[in-house]
Amino acid sequence: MGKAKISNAIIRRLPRYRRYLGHLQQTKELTKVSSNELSELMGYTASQIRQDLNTFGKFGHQGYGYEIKELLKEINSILGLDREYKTVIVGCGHLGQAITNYTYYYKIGFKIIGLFDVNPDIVGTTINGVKVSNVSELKDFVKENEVVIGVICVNRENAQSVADALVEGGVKGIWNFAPIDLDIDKKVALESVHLSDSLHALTFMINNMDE
Amino acid sequence: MGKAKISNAIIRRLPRYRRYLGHLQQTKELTKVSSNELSELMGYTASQIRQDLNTFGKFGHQGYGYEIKELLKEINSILGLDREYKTVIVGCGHLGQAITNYTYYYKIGFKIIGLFDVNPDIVGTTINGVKVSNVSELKDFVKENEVVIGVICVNRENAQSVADALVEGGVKGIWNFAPIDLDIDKKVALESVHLSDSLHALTFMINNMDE
DNA sequence: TAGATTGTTAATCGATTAACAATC
DNA sequence: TAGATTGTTAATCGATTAACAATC
Repeated sequence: MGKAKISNAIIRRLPRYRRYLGHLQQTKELTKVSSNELSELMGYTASQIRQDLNTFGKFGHQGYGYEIKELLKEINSILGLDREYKTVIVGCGHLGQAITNYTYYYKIGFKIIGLFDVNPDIVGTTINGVKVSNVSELKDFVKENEVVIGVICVNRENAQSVADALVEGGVKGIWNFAPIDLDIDKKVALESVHLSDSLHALTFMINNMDE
Repeated sequence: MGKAKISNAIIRRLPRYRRYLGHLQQTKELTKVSSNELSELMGYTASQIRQDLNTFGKFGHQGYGYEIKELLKEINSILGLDREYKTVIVGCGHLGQAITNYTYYYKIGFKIIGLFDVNPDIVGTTINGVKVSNVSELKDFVKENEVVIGVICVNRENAQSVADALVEGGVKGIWNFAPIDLDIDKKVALESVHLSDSLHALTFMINNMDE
């Protein structure tokens, strides 16, 4: 018997809680926070914050609030950020390299163990100490090294075949940046960042402010 | 008297409708589509699709369906994609360059007229025919050239001050890639792409499939 | 203890889905 | 006309907010 399904809305708020708690801890050097204080800071109602957190457990202390360090640890655990993820990046253009650098910069648990491209000028070179291999080797590499996350930074036309190779290789999740809705085994987690959709939402908002 | 406020949920679905309609038109060479066909394709209910579209007007033909070309034109208009946006990109690292290339590749209406960075090695060079200027000139450039969109590709620490310069210069919208919730005049549209949040949602999903 | 703040139940609100009349 | 499919109203569902008892 599985737990009740967590709504997507909550999943999207969790990383944001994490971000604010981290900020409070580091910049403000606070050790405790109440749902009311978080509410003011983040723009959610205090009620929603308590509801969200209570979906996963009783992390607060009545009459006191939440111990930031403790709550952060719980959220990290909920998000699965207390483990390491072997990761490969497919497509080493600017976006692929941005992601590579990014995961280094904010490093927690994402270990890039392979880079892949089709461009013969790039294949064989080394980026941040990781060798760039040909995409033809992707599936076997994923299988042999038990890669958990595959990041797709190739163009729309090649995204689905890359996804297929990743899934066949056995990844548990795909982080997709190609502007296409991939069709993959639903046992594999899929998170797509549709930059064009995001940009078009922005233009909509620009043209519809204050109405 | 303004129109009824459009819910965020609908705004997020609009670009996706656009993507699928474009696909039907180009790849499948279809000219018409019904809400039922779109439903099967996109995974929304036919009812929701009709509700969504009717928020903006009566674009369909009873007993027939939707003329794809016509509907696409309407959606482009709703999203504000029937005009051009003078755009600047601040931060010319890999991410900034990826965005620059990206807007060239899928070009419709986003004209990059300025690039900005702080790194003296980059300032003065030219990327895709656009000169890279020092961030110190950002505000005046935005004002003089009536820039509409500012894209923030700098790190967390500098994002707020860049946003301030953009807003003071008079941009109408900000597309933010720094992992921080910017505090800006609410008359300016803000769309943030929080890559870390997206990645953390993925790890959550990886650890909670099928429960 | 009194005051504060959580955890949780109940009420409200908004978004999605179903149903069907309008009409091409 | 009959069949199909939209536009729109009504019903349902789920998420958010309010209220308050539990308790530190």
